[in-house]
Amino acid sequence: MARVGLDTAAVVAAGAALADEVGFANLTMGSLAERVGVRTPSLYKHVGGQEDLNRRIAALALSEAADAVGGAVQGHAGRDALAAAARAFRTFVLEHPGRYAATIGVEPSGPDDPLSIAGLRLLGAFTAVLRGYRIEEPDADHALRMLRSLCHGFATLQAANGFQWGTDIDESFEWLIAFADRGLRAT
Amino acid sequence: MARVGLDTAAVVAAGAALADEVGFANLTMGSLAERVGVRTPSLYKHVGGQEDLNRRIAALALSEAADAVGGAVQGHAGRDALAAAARAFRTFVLEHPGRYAATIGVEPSGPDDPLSIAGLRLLGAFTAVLRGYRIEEPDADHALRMLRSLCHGFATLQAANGFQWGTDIDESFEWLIAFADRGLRAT
DNA sequence: AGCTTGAAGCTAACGAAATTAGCCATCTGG
DNA sequence: CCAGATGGCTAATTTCGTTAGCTTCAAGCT
Repeated sequence: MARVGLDTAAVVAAGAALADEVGFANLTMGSLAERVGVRTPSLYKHVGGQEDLNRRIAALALSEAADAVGGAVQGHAGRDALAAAARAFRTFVLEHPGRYAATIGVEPSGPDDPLSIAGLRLLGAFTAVLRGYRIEEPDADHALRMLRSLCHGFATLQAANGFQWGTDIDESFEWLIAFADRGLRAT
Repeated sequence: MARVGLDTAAVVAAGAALADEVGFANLTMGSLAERVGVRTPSLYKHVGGQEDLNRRIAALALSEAADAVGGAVQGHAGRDALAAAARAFRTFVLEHPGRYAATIGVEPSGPDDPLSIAGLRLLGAFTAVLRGYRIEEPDADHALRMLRSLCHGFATLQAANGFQWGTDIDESFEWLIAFADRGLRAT
């Protein structure tokens, strides 16, 4: 009964990695247990169950996304910041489709839920981008939601192969960044 | 063994309705069977299984969305058309969150898959909106993807309660429509 | 009318997955 | 060295999707 030395963070990290490999829908307690070298019921020592695991993976994903976007924005402003943030976000989603999928459809239970905190950090990173544009307060909220919708929509549609054949997708994304930049500068 | 007189369309329609009520993740073959007044295995006379059911619900949802958006655009052009299309799309997603969720993550098997056909009809409805703006060909594809990302992202984020705190969401959506309109006119 | 046939229902049974209960071994602190 | 907590295990339960194989109804043909 060799102790593996697991803890909650290790289980969640392995679950996120496995979700990226096999797809979030195919992440099962059994496959995760096998991955970490343990029998299925042992996972319940570290995680409350599948629902809890999903929430923790989602929180991890949002937190990592916030780091990626926040880091990319550092030292940039205006259009550069916007482009860096958008690219970092999309890259993150494309490289980690499984854990990002875990964030779709989870609702934070309250303001001190780690999920809420991670979500707010991600929003904060995008807010930093907007600071480079002159946007008065009533519009700032709307602009933030617009940015988030745009990035989330594009990334999830691409991750789901929602753009059929045809025109180059990277090119569309750069076009989209330019579009948003023009619009924000004109606001 | 009272014959219920089901057929494939009725099963799919009932599945879509049930998904809207209880959430796509909670749609089970058992609950659907109960809903239509039949034992679970009988569903397999009309539908290939859960995967097949999901694809059929997704195709239905895309087709209905295409009708809604296409109908809303009729007789409008330019900014009116854009606003009508965006509102119709969002209304559809908010009123039918379950069946719309079925469309996320399904991939058409080929060009004659009903899923592809319904998806193209929806794209066509948005293309009609863009026809009201002067957009040269290389940009039209990008603009279409931008529009789809924006609508999809906003609607799914709202359906998942992804917008925490604060400002009125309808107001944000109207702001977003105005933003897209300005940007498209300037393209 | 009676027979045939196919579609649409059913029960029974199986397999996969999540979860719970309860047991045992291993570390850690006194 | 022992005591308790911790982390692993096996066994059993439940729920769900799915398949197999039987039965009954409706419709068409002779």
